[in-house]
Amino acid sequence: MPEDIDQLMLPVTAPLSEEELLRRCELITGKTVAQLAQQYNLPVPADLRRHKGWLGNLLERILGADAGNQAEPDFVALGIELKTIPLNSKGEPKESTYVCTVNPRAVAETHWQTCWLRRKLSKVLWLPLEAENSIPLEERYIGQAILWQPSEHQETVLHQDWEELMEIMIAEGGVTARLGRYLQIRPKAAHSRVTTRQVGHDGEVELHHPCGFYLRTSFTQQILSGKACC
DNA sequence: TGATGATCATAA
DNA sequence: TTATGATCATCA
Repeated sequence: MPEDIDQLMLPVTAPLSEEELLRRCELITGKTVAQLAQQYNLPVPADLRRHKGWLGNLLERILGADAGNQAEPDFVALGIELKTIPLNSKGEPKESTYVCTVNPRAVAETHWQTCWLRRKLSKVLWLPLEAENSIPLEERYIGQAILWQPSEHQETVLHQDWEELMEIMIAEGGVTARLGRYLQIRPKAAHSRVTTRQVGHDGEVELHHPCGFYLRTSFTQQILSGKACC
């Protein structure tokens, strides 16, 4: 995160209720990135190429996410996770959405009911953003936030995807991004040379490329369209 | 064009 | 080093 964002003079206080959080979202809905940045006297990067997390971090600060740590959702008291979602010119999700890291060591002992992925997705505040590359970053608009919880069907599918992916992780030690209906596992690292090592019980050393869970665009689009909400 | 695999920046 | 925030870039 750029130092600039650290120096923000803002309502650093976390929202105390969902209503308060949504009210804060309304305040920024329909504004441009430049307006937000100007409001807090921040420079806007020319592009996100080398500042991929800039906007996400800025919005966290503006909305009062008491993040910074890993073991809790962005809004700890409310149990809500904040995710920005980039939209293309058609208003559809442009990219898949990163959820969390896959921990290969814990795969075998983790259960769906308790896994971090499920907790993170139990309640999410989606914040759509214009992300068409032809639009200068400064001129992109903030969309209407959606507070979402998975429907029964959505959770069922996520659960099934998760079980399937875990099974293959255990059996083969890795998976392809092609698996999963809503959920997929893809590389997630600074670069492809990054490996983590672990030693098996019989002394073999395995190298892994760090991976993360992602939500497919078809799934996030379903959320945005408001279809299976509530 | 969309999806897969790769990559960027920052913090603790 | 590994987590967070994601988007980039290439290939089919």
